[in-house]
Amino acid sequence: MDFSRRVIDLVKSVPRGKVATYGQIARWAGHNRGARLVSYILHSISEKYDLPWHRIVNRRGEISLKPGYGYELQRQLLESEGITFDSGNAIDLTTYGWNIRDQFT
DNA sequence: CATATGACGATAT
DNA sequence: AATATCGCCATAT
Repeated sequence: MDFSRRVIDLVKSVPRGKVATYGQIARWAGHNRGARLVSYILHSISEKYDLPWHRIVNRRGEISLKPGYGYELQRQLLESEGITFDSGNAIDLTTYGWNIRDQFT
């Protein structure tokens, strides 16, 4: 569907060293509350489309995956891009959060 | 076709 | 503030 394609497109457009949230992606893709769809799409197709799925975190800037089920991998990938985690294992979205407008400015 | 599910998020309690 | 519940809607079964 279009939504899926848009999500894929948006995820691919997240610049290295930045992160986006499920909710943001969903909104940008046309669904105000389709965050769950984004998550579903990512875990189901990220491998096929070679998406930078690790740049997608929840609204607090935390990794939603459970330790042992991808958490460590995602964290490692993010850190390898220069993203740092605070004491609460969260990313400072004020610093690393990606604004869609960045692609227009 | 009906029901379940989900890397979430916003509201209600 | 912390927890529980509902909404959202494309896929899976």
